[in-house]
Amino acid sequence: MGITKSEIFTAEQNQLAALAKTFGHPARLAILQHLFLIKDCICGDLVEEIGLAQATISQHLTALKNVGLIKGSIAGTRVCYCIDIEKWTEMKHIMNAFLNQDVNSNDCC
Amino acid sequence: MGITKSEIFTAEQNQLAALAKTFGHPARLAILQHLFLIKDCICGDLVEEIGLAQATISQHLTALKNVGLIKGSIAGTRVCYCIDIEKWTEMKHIMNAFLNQDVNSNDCC
DNA sequence: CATATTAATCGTAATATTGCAATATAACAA
DNA sequence: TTGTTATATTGCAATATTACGATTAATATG
Repeated sequence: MGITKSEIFTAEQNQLAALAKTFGHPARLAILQHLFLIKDCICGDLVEEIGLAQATISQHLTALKNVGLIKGSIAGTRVCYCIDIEKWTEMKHIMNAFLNQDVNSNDCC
Repeated sequence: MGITKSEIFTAEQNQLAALAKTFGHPARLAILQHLFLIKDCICGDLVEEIGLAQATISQHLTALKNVGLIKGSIAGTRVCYCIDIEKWTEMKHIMNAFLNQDVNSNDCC
């Protein structure tokens, strides 16, 4: 069907899945990495930086905005995006809680 | 198109995206969490544990196997799955390198 | 004003994902 | 062998995602 049965999972599982899904595309990783690299906001130079069409980049930016990891502000004809550090930190806590659940687990197969 | 232009991204970006994508479905998170919780391998009880059809669970297990996070061994009529701790640790390093790239970044928008 | 620039949105095509019923396969039990 | 159980695979339908050209809306600049 292509539709996830979210209702049978916990809110935490759905939230983590949504975050992970956002990281599940190399273009979005590239956007985030570029934002961290320049330590500033991007105002437009993303399309040439990453080799995708403007409409596609815009879509990926929307996906990142939807989970709250980036925020934007209008600067004339351009729109500037930057990481929302607060949300990024919050996301890290969620991810780490999941990644560090492996204490004392068995490798039994 | 639905097809990701992997060739324009680095191997690292594609690898991380593939891992994150695997975490991008609550059923797969639930499977992993269950595996950690029981600290053993699962031999069949997953279908009732998670509320999805057997064929669907099997598909999700295959996805987890494909990125190497779980491994299975045949035990009679059943197949036992457990976390591949070595691969899990490897994955954690990759994820952490990405998550911790935020040192000294600016919140400028 | 007219025209350029920038980014979002729309429409569309191609492909991927999710989910399940049905079927296949494999191992055991009687 | 026959039947039972457990898991994988196949085939299919519904929906999601990715990508891009075209268009639109907003702001600059001449």
